Amino acid sequence: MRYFVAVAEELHFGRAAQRLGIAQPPLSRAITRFERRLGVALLERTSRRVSLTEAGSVLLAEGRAILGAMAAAERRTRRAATSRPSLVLATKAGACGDLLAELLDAYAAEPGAVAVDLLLCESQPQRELHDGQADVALLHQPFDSTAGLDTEILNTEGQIAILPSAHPLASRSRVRMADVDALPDLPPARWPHPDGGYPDGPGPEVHNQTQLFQLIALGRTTVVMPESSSANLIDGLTAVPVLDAPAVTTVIAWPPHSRSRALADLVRTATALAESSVDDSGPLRTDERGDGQPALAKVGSVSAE
Amino acid sequence: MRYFVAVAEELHFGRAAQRLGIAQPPLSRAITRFERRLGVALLERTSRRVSLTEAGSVLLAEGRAILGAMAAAERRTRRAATSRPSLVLATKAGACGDLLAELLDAYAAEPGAVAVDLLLCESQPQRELHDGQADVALLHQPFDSTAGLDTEILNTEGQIAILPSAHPLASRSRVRMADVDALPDLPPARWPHPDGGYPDGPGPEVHNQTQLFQLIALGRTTVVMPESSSANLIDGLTAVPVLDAPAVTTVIAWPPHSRSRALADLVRTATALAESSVDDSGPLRTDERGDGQPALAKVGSVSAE
DNA sequence: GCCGATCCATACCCGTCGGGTATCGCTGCC
DNA sequence: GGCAGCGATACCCGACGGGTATGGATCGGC
Repeated sequence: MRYFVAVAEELHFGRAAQRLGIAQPPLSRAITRFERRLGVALLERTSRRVSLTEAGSVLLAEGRAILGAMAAAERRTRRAATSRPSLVLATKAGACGDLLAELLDAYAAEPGAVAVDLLLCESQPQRELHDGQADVALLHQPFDSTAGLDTEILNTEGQIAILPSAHPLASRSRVRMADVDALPDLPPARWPHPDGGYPDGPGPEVHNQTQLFQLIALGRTTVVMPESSSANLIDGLTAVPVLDAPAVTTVIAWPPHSRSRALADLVRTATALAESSVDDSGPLRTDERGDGQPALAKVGSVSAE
Repeated sequence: MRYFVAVAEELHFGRAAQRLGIAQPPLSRAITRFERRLGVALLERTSRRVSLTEAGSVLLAEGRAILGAMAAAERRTRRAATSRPSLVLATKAGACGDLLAELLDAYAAEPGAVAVDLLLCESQPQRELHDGQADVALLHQPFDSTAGLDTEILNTEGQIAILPSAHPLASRSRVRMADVDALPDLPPARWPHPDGGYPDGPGPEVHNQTQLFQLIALGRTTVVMPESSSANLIDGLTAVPVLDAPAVTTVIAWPPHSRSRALADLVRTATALAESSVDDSGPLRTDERGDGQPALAKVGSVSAE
């Protein structure tokens, strides 16, 4: 399977073999045997060109997921065996500072809490979740994909534009997406794709928040981001609410097969925290939750596997 | 990996070997090699008893998922290769009749629509999704687990109690959960667990809707279920709205790695249909759904173990 | 239009792994 | 203490995974 994914990605037996650290002929045979065992043609090969069949491209998508799951399983198993009990929480560096601090404090106060290690990624924290480097993550929809993960919503917030303080728009009390998009002097920054490449465009290439803020302060770009990320603005930057930007939802996410008690506690703590802050700000009453919870729990356990 | 999961589930090398169709000694060696390659002890074995280590139970959960994913990958690949392009849609038999009919009609009218085969399961349609028998499913939260699936919400409905027409409660215009729970003469029916066992309790054992309705008509049990499932009530049954039962959300769900054009079209059709019928039927706005639904999903999935 | 480069497939050889049977060693239980 | 049950070990065999050498087809360049 590893072999097939390598060939399907490279579309070249020689390069795939090199990537796998084996010679080309064994790879060729392995793929042939694999196809014969499945009874399905996965690759169309001429002596000059390799391409995927319909079935092959289906299997490529599935195979990538399987390989990721296997790597994840191995990492998690090894961690469960060697280290002290702990949870690894992944999130984007610089995002949701307050929420994270509150969550860690509240969870540490729980009975039976285990150590929580932080994994502050530059981007794509969900990737760490999929490949087993992390047990749980804070993600921001719609930016991060929650495909294949279990999630609980923690909160929803608006977005703000970060502008150089000297910029005309910075004095406005609020702006619209159209205002920000229509700034030829401040083209949007370009973040790397998961594969490491950058999209085309006039803006500067950035890969972390420090770079970004410095470039904004220098009048080279601007960005629209969740409110909470502006907690620690450096001098020379001004945040202006963007009225019609899509709302950003912070969710706590974990892989669907987790059965760990510690993870369940952390998730429960996080959702309780989120609900209590809703209580502060709105009319949700406790007894409504009290009515709803048992009924739901009952129904839930009927569907429990 | 298959071997390890078998042993971990049986906690007995002999039975596991039998289940796998091999002899016991090769299995023993395979597990030993597997542990050595991982560098992790997965099983504690005395000559009389086998038990899982912490790492072993982590790997069991992950391994089950991986094996399921592999079986699914194989099925989907084979289907992509041999049959005409088609989609398999799984749902519970008897549920969401109207919605399903509308969806099939609307999708069939799309340009580029492929054949949609139906898989009407007795329960657990999400299982067919995980193991590759189906490409897409209609699920009902919080009954069905959407763990590891991508979903879009289609609609939300209340629940009704199905009662024998002769029962005193059947003449009420509405009831509460407490009314239904407090009926010693109509104990709730017991559905089989995924493993085939039944929970304890006084109610009759059932495994499909026909049985259930007949037992209700005979005055042996009752059930609380989504409104739309009552479209085709047999004689002798009466449906009464249950005011405080948790709302049931119908979602369309698919495995997160699908990249098929046909599936994307079907999902788009379904969500478009859902939004247009929401517009028709009242003031429920999209952002309210976004706020309200997750609370239900949350409690349901936390209680699912 | 032919030659050479490229690239996948085949042929052949070797070591390890997965399968089997026979048997040993340990542990409860009667 | 004997016996039954169960996992581990010993030993053997065929198949698979790895390597090198080479063939056959196709595309590009002169």
